[in-house]
Amino acid sequence: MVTASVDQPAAVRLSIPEPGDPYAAACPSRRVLDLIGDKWTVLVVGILAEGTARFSELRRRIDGISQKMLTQTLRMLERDGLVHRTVHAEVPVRVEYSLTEAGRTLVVPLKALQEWAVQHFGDVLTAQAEHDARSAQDE
Amino acid sequence: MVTASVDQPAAVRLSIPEPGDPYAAACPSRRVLDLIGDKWTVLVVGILAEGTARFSELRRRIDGISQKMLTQTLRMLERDGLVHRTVHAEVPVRVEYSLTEAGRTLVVPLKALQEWAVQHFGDVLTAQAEHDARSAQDE
DNA sequence: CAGAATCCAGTTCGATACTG
DNA sequence: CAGTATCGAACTGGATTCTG
Repeated sequence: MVTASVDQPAAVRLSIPEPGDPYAAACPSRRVLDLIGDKWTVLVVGILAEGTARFSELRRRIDGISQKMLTQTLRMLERDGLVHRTVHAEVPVRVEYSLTEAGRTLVVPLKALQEWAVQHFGDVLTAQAEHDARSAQDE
Repeated sequence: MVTASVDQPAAVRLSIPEPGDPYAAACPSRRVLDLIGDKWTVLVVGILAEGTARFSELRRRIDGISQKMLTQTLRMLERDGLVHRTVHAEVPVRVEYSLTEAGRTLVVPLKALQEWAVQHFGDVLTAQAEHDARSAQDE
């Protein structure tokens, strides 16, 4: 539902069909970009891809994330139906997070992206260095 | 260069090996996340995947992008060696952008992600609606 | 046309303090 | 332990104005 009426010419553009055109500002599919746009999301899903994890474990393993951001990220993922939250009524409380079925489907494309990153960030770094060197020289 | 050693132990967190661990705050591979983290980047690369485009064309086709952001995004992509910029000395000036070899390799994983988005953003939207309904009820 | 520069409102985010 | 709440500092990004 929602979306609709994006009857663009078949002309590919990353081969996206008609359903949700992210090039239209209004389209809700833009939200998906916000989703992966959050770097923490990617990292959290990455860890949960291994299996269930507790809040503190996530916090510990994701270097640099603040508790606020972790909470926020998890809440968002939960809202999006990608992560499941289980509270164990013990003392002290134990909360476990895991990917939902939908969440697991996200792992695949994220994996592809991460593989790209691993294979190419060296080149990117090199390009940056060269570019910066050139820029500095021009001054 | 760099990279190499992608012979990781099958399982492991989205399967990332040792080379660049994005879970370490210092690792430059985090920059790659910033890269895709920028939603404009994804959209720009998406269009350039079709072929060369002028500045104004990009601006026109990406609904909602400001000139500032488009410029900024293109400069970043250029710096990263993913986009090539060609200035045609005419009057008025004509500037064309296209993906570099490296840039084209990025299209593949981005495509995967976009496919996921198209297939699942409906579910995500539904999950959100249900979640929000529940939350509102609890009050 | 393609962009650089400036101003500034709005958002993000970390640090801190407190709770069930 | 796993959060919530709050408050500034920092950054983001749009609108506007000006240039080669």
